[in-house]
Amino acid sequence: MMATVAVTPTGLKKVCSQCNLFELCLPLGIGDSDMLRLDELVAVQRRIKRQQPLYRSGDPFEAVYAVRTGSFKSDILLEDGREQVTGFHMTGDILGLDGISTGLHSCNAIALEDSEVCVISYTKLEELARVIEGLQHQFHKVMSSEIVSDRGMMMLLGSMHANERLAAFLLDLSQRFTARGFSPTEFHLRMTREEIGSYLGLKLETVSRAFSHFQKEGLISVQQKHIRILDSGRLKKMIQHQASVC
Amino acid sequence: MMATVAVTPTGLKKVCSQCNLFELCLPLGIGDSDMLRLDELVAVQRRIKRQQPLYRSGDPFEAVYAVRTGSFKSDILLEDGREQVTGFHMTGDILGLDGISTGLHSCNAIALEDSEVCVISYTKLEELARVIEGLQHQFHKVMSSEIVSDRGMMMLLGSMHANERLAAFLLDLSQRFTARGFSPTEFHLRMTREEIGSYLGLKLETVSRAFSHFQKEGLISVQQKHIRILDSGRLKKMIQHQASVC
DNA sequence: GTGAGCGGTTGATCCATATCAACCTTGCGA
DNA sequence: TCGCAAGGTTGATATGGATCAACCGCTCAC
Repeated sequence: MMATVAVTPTGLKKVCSQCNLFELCLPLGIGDSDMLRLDELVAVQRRIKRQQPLYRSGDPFEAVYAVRTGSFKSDILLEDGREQVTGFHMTGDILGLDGISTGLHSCNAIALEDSEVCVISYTKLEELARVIEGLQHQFHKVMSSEIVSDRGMMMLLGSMHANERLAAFLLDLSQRFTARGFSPTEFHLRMTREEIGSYLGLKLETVSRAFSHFQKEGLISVQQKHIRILDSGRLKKMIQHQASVC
Repeated sequence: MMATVAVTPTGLKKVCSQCNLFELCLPLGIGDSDMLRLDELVAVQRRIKRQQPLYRSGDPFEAVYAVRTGSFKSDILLEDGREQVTGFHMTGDILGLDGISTGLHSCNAIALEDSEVCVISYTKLEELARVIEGLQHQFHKVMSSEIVSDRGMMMLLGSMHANERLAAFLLDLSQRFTARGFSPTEFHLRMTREEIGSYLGLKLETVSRAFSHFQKEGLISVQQKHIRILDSGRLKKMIQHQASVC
């Protein structure tokens, strides 16, 4: 039944129908019969070395990307050399949606570690979305989720204090790791304090102090990039008086 | 040729094919032959009184809305009574895209003045997007633009100072008024200082001081909600050392 | 094994914006 | 017409996080 899809020499080829990211990625909600057509859509995969760009701001937009392994950050470089990190992306996340609006990518996507992505031709995706209702809807959901989470970020940046921002960040990571079958309480950060700071609208020293503070309070234990969440209840309470983001 | 579309007793009925927002809204890039099918999609219009909600956080998502006249803010209410404004919307803007992801709206949309919207059934929109390629693409562009502008907001909130934020806000308004055929240099604000502050991650006093400061510097003239931009060049320069958002 | 460099922590000080407070202006209803 | 409430401005003070600076501890190349 899957014999039509060849495994490439690189061994990279992993089609949607046998991909373990199934329930996080675009194929969600697509029937078996349509799945084979998806496999055709996601024909190419790419490996990106740590610190290398998947795409850069200004690059022509041709495809969106699904993270298969590894992780990425999105950022915007400022003229004066500073950067604003606008997101961190892990397996199953879809990258590049910003490019649809102008036909050019509007940010950089940089690998935080050696990573692999599925390249999804945007032209083919639109074609297929016109035929497979489930794909169309799932694609819309992915874009909409991005809008919702960006709104959440605006709230964080617009109205939360440093400690609250870090608490929200850690809980968000925890939740995303959980969704991917990893431990909710113990994980490795792939990004530096400076990148976290940029993302949260804080300086790296402030991020570091917030980590130390949480550790002193017994909320988490920190060893370099290794984080263990000890009291998620209190972390949640820190941001509870905030958002009733339904 | 348009005789099939009746004008309702309320006189509200304005179909896409004769709507002057044509080049800002969903119909952009859709051929004449398909336009009549769009008219059918946008069958209902709604009037919303000033301060009234178009939808609320938690409401089931059934439609997206195109602003025909008036303006709206999107906000998230916090448990402690504070609000975070996540956007201002004017004619031609599409509201409600946040609801696709969960099937529930995740923010409130409140009219800033008496307004009218076109109600666009989401089910019908998806159906039609599968048939009309141009509609599909334009819809994707609208969502993608939202993502891009939210990213811009994250940069503003994460890395700009109060004066820079207000400059960016005024220039953004100016640009949007221009796109709608109004003066780029003279306009009325529909929102209060507090709403601007919430949107920009500042307190209302800080917004007020920034306005006064700009006026003293001869950058703008302010009289209550009436704004005149006197030196857009210097306003732009204020945020230039920032963003090279392609 | 050792030194250099990057990432991280911590302390001291500074500054932009929040906070608190007084007052002004405008519009509207009694 | 008056008075009141909501929105806006301005001043004085407080404070959270930025900035500047020193130092620590991995990691990696030689």
